[in-house]
Amino acid sequence: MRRTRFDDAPCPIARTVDLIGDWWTPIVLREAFRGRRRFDEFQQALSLSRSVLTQRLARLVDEGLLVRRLYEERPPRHEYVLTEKGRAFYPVLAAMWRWGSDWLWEEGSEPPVELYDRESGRPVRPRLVDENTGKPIDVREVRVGARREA
Amino acid sequence: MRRTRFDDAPCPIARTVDLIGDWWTPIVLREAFRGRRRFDEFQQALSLSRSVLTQRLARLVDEGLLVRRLYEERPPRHEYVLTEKGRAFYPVLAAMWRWGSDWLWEEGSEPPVELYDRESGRPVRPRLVDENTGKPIDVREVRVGARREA
DNA sequence: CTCACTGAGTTCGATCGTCGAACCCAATGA
DNA sequence: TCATTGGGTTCGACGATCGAACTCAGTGAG
Repeated sequence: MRRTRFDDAPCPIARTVDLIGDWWTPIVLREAFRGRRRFDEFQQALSLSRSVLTQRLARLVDEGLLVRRLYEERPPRHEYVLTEKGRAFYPVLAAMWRWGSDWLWEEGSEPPVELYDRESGRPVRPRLVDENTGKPIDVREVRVGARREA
Repeated sequence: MRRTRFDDAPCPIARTVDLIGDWWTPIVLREAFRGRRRFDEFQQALSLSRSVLTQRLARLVDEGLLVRRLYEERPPRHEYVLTEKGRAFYPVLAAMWRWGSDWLWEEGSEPPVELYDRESGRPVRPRLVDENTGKPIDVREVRVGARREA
């Protein structure tokens, strides 16, 4: 049986999951944010099979998160660079980073990978707030719905 | 070949992806945040196969995002309820929601599912900021590293 | 007492996705 | 001429996902 698709679901979460809901795609994106661009850079950094990497990059290019760009004529060499849409995805990874580092580490085994402000060098702790009010988003204070009811 | 596991990777993103990096787990969590608790509630809402739902719920219970609780003695009935760890996952879904609604919708076809503040009824737009400074997180201003270098 | 029904799963076989290894090809450099 | 490198594609084995069918305990109707 084929995988159930969510790409036309009415829910933005479902559509997003359809796109990145596998084990490699988010990691490939993470590497893109780290500045990797070339096929072999990705492949060596992640040690995933070439066929899977090819598929993931193609999907990301297809969906407009990456562009495949010729950066050398002879011999022809390509690189995969984040688009605006791709860069906009960063908060999702940052939210995962935050949750993972808060909840998936045993005491005493600090996560070796952290985020720092490039300028100040100080650690950055991503947190989700409401853009309008600036207040942190608490599950119990948010309602999901098709439209405002009252 | 077995799927490559990331659950002991040094990167919080990788570990998080190992846990929720499939198509159903994030959607099951979304439904949990919507207040679903019983097996059949999930199954009917998502129309996924029972076997997959069983596996997903078991994994989420295993990892401590949900608890399986007896809420009725005779006949014995169970429900799956979010734990603190599970509730803490909300920002990841909210970030996906935001990105999906910003980037995966054509003009003119508004996402029918939105987020509202329970009290004010006003729409909520999740945004990621640095907890320390309150500044929005921009990719180019954040560096990933094992430890601070200077 | 029997039958149908419900909640909560497990089992089954088919199909799809993932994996590493091997192969391919063009351009370059020794 | 031959090996190497970048950037893939092809292949076959195996693991994951699917819907459908089955299970089992309790319950309520007749």
